[in-house]
Order: sequence, then C-alpha cells, then structure tokens
Amino acid sequence: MKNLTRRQSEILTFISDVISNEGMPPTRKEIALKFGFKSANSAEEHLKALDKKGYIDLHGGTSRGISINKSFLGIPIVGSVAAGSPLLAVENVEERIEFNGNIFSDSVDYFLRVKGDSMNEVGIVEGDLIAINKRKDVKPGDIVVARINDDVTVKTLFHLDKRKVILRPENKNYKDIEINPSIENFDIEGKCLGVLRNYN
Amino acid sequence: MKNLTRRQSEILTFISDVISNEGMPPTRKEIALKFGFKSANSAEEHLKALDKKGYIDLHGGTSRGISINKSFLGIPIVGSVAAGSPLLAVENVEERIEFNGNIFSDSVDYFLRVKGDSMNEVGIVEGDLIAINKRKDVKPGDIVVARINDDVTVKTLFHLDKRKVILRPENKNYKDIEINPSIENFDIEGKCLGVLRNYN
DNA sequence: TTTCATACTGTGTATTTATACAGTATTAAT
DNA sequence: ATTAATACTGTATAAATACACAGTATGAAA
Repeated sequence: MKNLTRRQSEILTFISDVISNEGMPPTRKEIALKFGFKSANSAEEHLKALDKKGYIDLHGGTSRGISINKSFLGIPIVGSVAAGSPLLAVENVEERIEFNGNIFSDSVDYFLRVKGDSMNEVGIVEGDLIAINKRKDVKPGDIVVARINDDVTVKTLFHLDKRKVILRPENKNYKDIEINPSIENFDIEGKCLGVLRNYN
Repeated sequence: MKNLTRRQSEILTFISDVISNEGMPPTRKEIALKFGFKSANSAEEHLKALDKKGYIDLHGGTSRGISINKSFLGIPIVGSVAAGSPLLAVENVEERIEFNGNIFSDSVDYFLRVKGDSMNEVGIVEGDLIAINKRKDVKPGDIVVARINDDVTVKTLFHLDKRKVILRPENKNYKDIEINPSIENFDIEGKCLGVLRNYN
C-alpha cells in the first residue's frame, strides 16, 4: 500500500475522528475549515489522493460520502512475535479488529494473543487477546508486557527498581522471573488493560 | 422516556442500521425510499417526532445531520438478576457499553457480569463480563446461561435431552448440576460468545 | 366534540454539498 | 531537465439535501 504524505495522513486522521465524534463523515468544506484551506477544492484533492491510494472510498454524488477502508482501521492483533522484532512490525500483526467504544480504562494500542498457561490463575488463558496500552509507567500489581533479551512475555509486575525487576507468573507451576536491567536487556512494552476472549 | 410508535421504532432502527452499514446517517430521501414514502417530508416528520421524544438529535442545516441519543445505544450489562425477573428487565441493567465491531462470532444481546468462581478453570472469573446471544439452540460443550427455578447461572452444558440436563461447573470444588426439565423449571437463556474483562 | 398526534402526499425553495476547471508554487521522481 | 505529484487559491455550477407550507385521513386523548 502506498505511503501517505504528512498532510494526507492528517486528513485521514481527521476524517476518522469526525466519524467517531460526530457520527458522520465531514464535508469538503468542514475539512477545509479545520485545516484553514480557503478553498474546499483542497479538501477535494486530498480526498481524491486518499481514494486513489486506497485508504478511503468516495461515494460519488453523495453528501459526506466518505468511508474509510476498513483494513486500515481497527486495532492490530499481534500474534507470535518474531524474536527481536518490534511488536507492531507488520509481520507480527495477524489481523485487525474493528473496535470502538469505551470498554477499557485507557486507549488500546494493540491486542496481544496469549500463548501458554503462565497466567491461568488470574483467568488469562491460551488464545486470549489482551488489550495493551503502550505506556511505560507501570507499577507493581499491574499485568505488563515486557521484553527480556528479545523475548516478549506477559506477567504480573511484582517489583521494579533500577537494579532489580521481578515478574510473577500467575501459575504455581512457574517461578518468579528476576532480572537485573543493568545487565540484561529489559524493557516494558505496555500495560495490560483487559482481556477479550471469543468462543466459537 | 416516551414510547415510540411502531413506525417511529422502525425508522430509528433503520437509521441505526444505516450508520453501522454505510458509516453515515441516511438523508430524508433515503429514508423515504426505504419505506416507500412518496414524499421526503414523511421522513422529515418522523425525524422530528424522534427528536422531540429524545431518541435522536437533529443538526439543523446539516446534510445527514442525525445522531442517535447514546443512552439508547450500546449493549446492556446485566448485573445481579433479581430472582424470577426477566434478565433484561430495567432493574437488572447496571449500565450500557458502547460496543460495535465484529469481535464476537455472533451478535451480542447483552453482557452478564459474572459472580462466583464456578467457572475459574476456563478463565471466567468474578467480575468478568460475558457476552451473551439469546439463542436457545445450544449444544453440549457450549457455555450457557440457564435459568433453574428462577435462579440464573452460567455453566458448561454437558448433556441435554427432554428428561435430563447436566450443567457442569468448571471448577473441581463444584459438582455437576443435574436437572429434570419436566419437573423443575428450566430454561436456556442464551449462549456465551466470549469474555470481556477490564482491569483498572 | 374538538383537539392533538400520527402518518402520509405534493410542491417549492434556500442551502448545502460535491466536484469540475483554471491557476500558482513546491517538492519528489525519472 | 522534465515530468508528475503535492498542496494549495479562486470561481463556478449542477445536484443533493433540509425543511417549510398546504393538504388528506385516521385514531386517540381531553
């Protein structure tokens, strides 16, 4: 898919925002107003560019006839994470789900598909999607996504300071993970906001 | 809140459907077309009635300027169910959540807040919201919402025929529940489609 | 009985809106 | 060096749209 220019990206974001806030797509005039364009035709041309690149669909002859191509919408689901790759790298995104609403306490940056049973005792089981916010300011008690030497893991944060980090699996068959962040490569990738599970 | 007439209700439903399918509210003409009105003014008058009754907001001078009042949108969350009352009775609905998207395999009629630990071993814990579809055609293996003599419970359906129903808790501290539907008052309220959990 | 809400048709029109065409200037690609 | 895409202004207009006013008919409420 073709890349967007900065301006095009801003406009796509604006359209998406208007749809979620106002419940309908903006008119050319409203776009022009927002960006200070003196001619609605500027908006028209940006829309054509976005349409041509496949990011939106324009419905000719229809007022507010703009729909956003769904494959760019929605929250990515991160499946298996290739060692050392950024979590949100395209190769890790297995699909996207349309998802809006105020279900979780903060905005969801991505969903991570759970592997293994290390969190079974708090009701997080294999295959579950956990909602992640990319914040780094986590505190003990939070369930976190952490990266230890290129491996990504989900655990409860038990202790965190400059010398020592303790991650706790919620399953008595597993032992606590103790890390020295000054020696090992350690990073907090985000905080778990909640769980989504879909039975078939 | 004032009651809607059958026609008004149909129109409200149509508006809601158009918004979710087309991504924008319909015009008066589109409403008239759908219902076979020969004049767009019929749609106009229904919209005014819906606005007056508080179900929608009309944005004057704006094409497709219809927004649905959010307190009627969203999926109800059923909290504690008063014995013998219908699940979706107003007094059982603790709130509603805005929720759209194709997250679950079927449409969600309501969310039920889980009480107790009888389903712990399949990752359904106290406080979880489980997504329910009101179907009655459930099969063994499904997690179901059942009503036994005015009590509502969530269990795995293990066996179902005219003489005997077995509901299985997913926790070894609990025993199977065996019901004779010809003697006891038994009803399937719905099927569990998935789980939603929100950490704070 | 009279008023009011509902549920329409039919006509008309001011505004809103999409969208084409003609320009100008800047930057990226060939 | 030349072309094409980007990013705008400015003007114009056909079509889409909201919405008012004038009717007709029915049933429910006061």
